[in-house]
Amino acid sequence: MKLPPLIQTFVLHFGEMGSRWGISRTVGRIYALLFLSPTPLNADQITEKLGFSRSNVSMGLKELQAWNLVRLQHLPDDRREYFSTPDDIWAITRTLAEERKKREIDPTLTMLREVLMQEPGSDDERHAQERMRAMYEHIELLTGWYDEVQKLETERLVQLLSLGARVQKILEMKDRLTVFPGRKAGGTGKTEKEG
Amino acid sequence: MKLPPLIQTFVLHFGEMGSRWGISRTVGRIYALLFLSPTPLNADQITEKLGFSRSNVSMGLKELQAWNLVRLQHLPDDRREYFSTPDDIWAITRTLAEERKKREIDPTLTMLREVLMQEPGSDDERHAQERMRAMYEHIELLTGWYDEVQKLETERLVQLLSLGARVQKILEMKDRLTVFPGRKAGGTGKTEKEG
DNA sequence: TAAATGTTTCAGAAATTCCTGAAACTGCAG
DNA sequence: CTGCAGTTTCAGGAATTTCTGAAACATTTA
Repeated sequence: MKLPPLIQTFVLHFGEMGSRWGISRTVGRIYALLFLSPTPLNADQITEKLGFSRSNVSMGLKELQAWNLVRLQHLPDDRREYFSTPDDIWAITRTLAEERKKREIDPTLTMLREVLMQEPGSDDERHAQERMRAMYEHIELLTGWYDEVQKLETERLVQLLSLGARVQKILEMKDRLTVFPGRKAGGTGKTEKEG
Repeated sequence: MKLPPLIQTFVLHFGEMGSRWGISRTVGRIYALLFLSPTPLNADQITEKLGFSRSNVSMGLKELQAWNLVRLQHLPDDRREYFSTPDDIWAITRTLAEERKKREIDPTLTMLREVLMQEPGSDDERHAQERMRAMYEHIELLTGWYDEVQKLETERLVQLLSLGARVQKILEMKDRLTVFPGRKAGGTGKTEKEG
């Protein structure tokens, strides 16, 4: 593996972090290489640059495709497949979030739904179910919000993120002013200040 | 391992998912068991219920402590250590987010800072650095927002999440009304409508 | 001090995951 | 059809991670 030092550092780091991100070392390195590459690369070029076996690269690319993290394209007069990552880093983040949710959260929601249907057979089970229900509702709240945010245009999303702590001010404002006609102010009913 | 079926399903699931969440099967199961347990448990009780070796349980508990995911307490007239998970599921989420950020993101930010300091030695490296800078700034924006949100009281956070899609309306409103005195409306300068 | 009780460490076994090379497969051109 | 360029599969070896049992360590009680 001979790469310019700057690029090598990045590629190796992605390889090492891979395991913490739910991908293998190979896949991490391939992704990193593609992310930095100014042009799309084919499997042989990746093999050459990273020094993995050809089949390993093939499998890695397959996995990256399953994650929707790489784009496959063909160049004119060349039968080989070329891979690249999207330029738009927001698109990448959205994909990543979506796929991680699919792998790390959805299965748990499914399991919880099933378990919550069953009849508890003891006090311990009854208590366990209460805990599970709390977890289920909590995750639903989080993912529901996530779904909404995922729908926002990137520009709005940047705006939201740039807002940072000022979010709180806006929330307070909403509390007091009851901004939206057609929707009850309702909320928790607590109108007294607390902070 | 003999547990009531409901509880067993949950515990096994957490064990299986563990690998996707960056913990081991043992650690996942221990956590799940503690999460559902109505009372704190000591290491021997966990060993007994899960059928792991005593030392494995000990290591698992150590790791959960490193993650700040369990609370250690002593019962009167009992020298053994008892473990439990916090009742407040929001506190759990905050801890989890904090620890995952520490493990999955911070090291990458550090690496990027270092690599961005270096002088590119070729056009490829120059291009790579541009990509890395984009990534760095993107992550900074996300984590900056995260830091702010992490500071919010739980009640505000719930409010924010319950807002869902209506976030967009608030953002639009802010755009038009220039709500905050003492802060320039500024922003992108784009005042024309686009959507 | 010794005994009792509880916790941690750690070398190696067991299990899992990752990676390779060889072979099989695919589609195309002559 | 045959030959070729490219891709995929897969059995098994390599590397890594997880788990165990035994021993070491720590703290309290007598």
